[in-house]
Amino acid sequence: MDLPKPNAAAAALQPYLSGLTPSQRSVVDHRGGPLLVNAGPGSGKTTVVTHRIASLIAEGVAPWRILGLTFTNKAAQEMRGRVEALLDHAGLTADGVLLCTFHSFGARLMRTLPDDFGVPARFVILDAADQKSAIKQAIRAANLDPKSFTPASISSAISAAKNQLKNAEAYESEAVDFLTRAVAKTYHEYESRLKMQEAVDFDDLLMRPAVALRDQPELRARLTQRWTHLLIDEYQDTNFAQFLVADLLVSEARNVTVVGDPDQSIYGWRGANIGNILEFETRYPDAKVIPLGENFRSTKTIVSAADALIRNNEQRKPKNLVAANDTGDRLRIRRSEDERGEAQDVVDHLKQVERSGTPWAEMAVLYRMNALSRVFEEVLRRDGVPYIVAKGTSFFERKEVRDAVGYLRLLANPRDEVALERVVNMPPRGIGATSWSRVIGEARASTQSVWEVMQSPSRIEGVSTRAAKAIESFVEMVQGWRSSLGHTGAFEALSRDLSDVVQRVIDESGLAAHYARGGTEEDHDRVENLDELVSAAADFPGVVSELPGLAEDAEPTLEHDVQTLEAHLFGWLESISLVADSDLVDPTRGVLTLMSLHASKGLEFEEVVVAGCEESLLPHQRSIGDDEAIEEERRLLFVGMTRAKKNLTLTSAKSRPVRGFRESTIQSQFLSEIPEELVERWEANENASADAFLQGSSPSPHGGRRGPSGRRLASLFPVGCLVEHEQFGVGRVEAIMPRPTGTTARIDFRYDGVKTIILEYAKLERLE
DNA sequence: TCACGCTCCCTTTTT
DNA sequence: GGGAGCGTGA
Repeated sequence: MDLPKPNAAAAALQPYLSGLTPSQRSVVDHRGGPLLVNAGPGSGKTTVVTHRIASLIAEGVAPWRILGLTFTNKAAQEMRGRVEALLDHAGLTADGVLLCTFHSFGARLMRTLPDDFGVPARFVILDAADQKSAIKQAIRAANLDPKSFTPASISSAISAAKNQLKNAEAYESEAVDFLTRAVAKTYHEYESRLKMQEAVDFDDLLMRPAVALRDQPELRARLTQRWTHLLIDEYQDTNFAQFLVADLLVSEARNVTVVGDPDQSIYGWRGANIGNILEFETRYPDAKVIPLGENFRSTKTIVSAADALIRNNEQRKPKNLVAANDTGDRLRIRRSEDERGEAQDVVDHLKQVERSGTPWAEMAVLYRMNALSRVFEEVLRRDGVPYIVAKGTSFFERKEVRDAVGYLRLLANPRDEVALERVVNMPPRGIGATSWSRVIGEARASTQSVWEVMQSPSRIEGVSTRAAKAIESFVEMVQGWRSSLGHTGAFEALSRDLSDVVQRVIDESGLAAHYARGGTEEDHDRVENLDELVSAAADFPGVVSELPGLAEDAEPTLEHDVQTLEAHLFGWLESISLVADSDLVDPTRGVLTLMSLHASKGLEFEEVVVAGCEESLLPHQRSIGDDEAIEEERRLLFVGMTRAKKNLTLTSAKSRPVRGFRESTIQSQFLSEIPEELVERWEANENASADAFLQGSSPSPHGGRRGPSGRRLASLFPVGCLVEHEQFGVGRVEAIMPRPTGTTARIDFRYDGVKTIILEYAKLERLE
């Protein structure tokens, strides 16, 4: 079948392997049996994984037999790109290699074999907000006091149960006290709601595959034959369900490679089990273990500082971090007057760095809590610095976008009650709370779904003729949209059709008109966001949501770029619900990145600032007093510090508002764990403003220098016009998209191809 | 039925 | 500081 046969392709790969260190090389060359790669930060983890995959393929392993699992789409994409590039040099193709996130792997398995996994064929994935509202409904249905049972606490209890593969019945059988019994009751209600709505949550995407693989030998046999080589990234952050999926998938071929770093385990709070990586050798006694400790990313100073910090953790296997690079500059530890001063000092510093030649895309500001982005955003906007807040879902969390997506979900699956309830009277169309509760009541009393009940509204008791009419025309409208979903096409055409559908939904539902009527700045933004949603649909490249070749042990057909518009819509909705924060980091946009420390894992930047290094922020309040939690906080800072290639700044503010009141802060205990000879400290002087101290000038005036507005810019560069960019040369404007971060233009450059550029920042000139 | 305004409550990190 | 839920007036 897949007999390794040294051949010309393998030989062609040799030059690319010779650049590796002996340890890296041994990861690539290992054959047969489990392999654990203990990879410190910057040790070339992605390089060894991608070279290993390429090398397997060059040796004759069929690409479609290789499965690589990651935690973010970005990581998966990056790996795919690098594997393709490597194989290209050897005249081979990577087509068929499956590189995706754990969650999307689960979703695709279930999409392909819904019966085996016990889910409806057209299930939708609940996002965090939907899940919260489903939990709320369940709490109400379970007759619990919503004051003593918060959705957050119940939902994390259910999530923990699912991580342990306990369904509602199993959970209930173990529930002994008042609290766990209340959770059990809610769990039951929650599950029946999911079932009724043909929905699954994030945890189901991991739990169901694990359970099915465990309990169905026949299914397990099929899948273990399909994938003979498994590679897992960030293994330190896998939970029990993920461990089991991986463990069962490799139960036959046993070709599993896991890569991770226990010092970068930062998801314990959501069920990640650091024991998976620490006890890998116990689970697989024949495992080969290869440490990769040499750091090729950061300066010696940064590595020494991070090493000194992490040595304070007691629950840890000691290891030596060694830097291959130069010593570099000392870490800058800055203590500003308040949170505004901190943001201003950081921005002033970064502007200086930019002037001396580092592009914005190579800089990042990291923080423990997303709330910290606010003050940075204000200062950045005022100073005209291009930036992006890497919070994957933030665009899709806006009310108007959620409404529009609600309509789309409804048309993908009219049994999606969360979506239905959200949009049924948005914009207001005369189906108010009273009528709606009658509809719900009718559905609950019968065995019908809410959507079915809505088919004949006049039959519902207590619904006025007027409301019945409104319901009728609502149903008709949704049916009308649904009738256009049947046709098939190639991905490119489908994306065009999809954006037409989105446009139609926004127009015909009355959403666009509703906001256009408003006339305030906010309403205007909402209309722009709806426009952007249409562009996003058009930009969706399309995915094959079903995995080929699961049914039989044969080479799967891989040509699958034709499907129905409905499948395309499902694919898009799925991709929306599975975006990760770090997926938004895109160096080609040329902007500064703001993000949480958690989201920064796996990324790297020349210049990094970790802001808010204060007690009760980092470490966070909720971890103080809990030694294990403090160690996870320390690992979090370790992750942040090791993102930096050249320069690292750790900042804090002497005072910061907490719950509306300004409080004095204490510098993070972690800062005192960094050796003094590696740092250079500066503290704000009460008498001199930080700006004056750093710049020798007065602070820039508030609200000063603003360029032309986004709308004006858009009219200056109409679609189709020829423009010249100082770096990319001549190009033609393909699309103008208003975005929260600036007016974005897609431009097809004569020599550099299609680029996305923000008009506010790009020096663009119109030709002709 | 709907919009607006008031009050009260919470407050980490994410796929 | 902000969001959700509730009450009131149109």
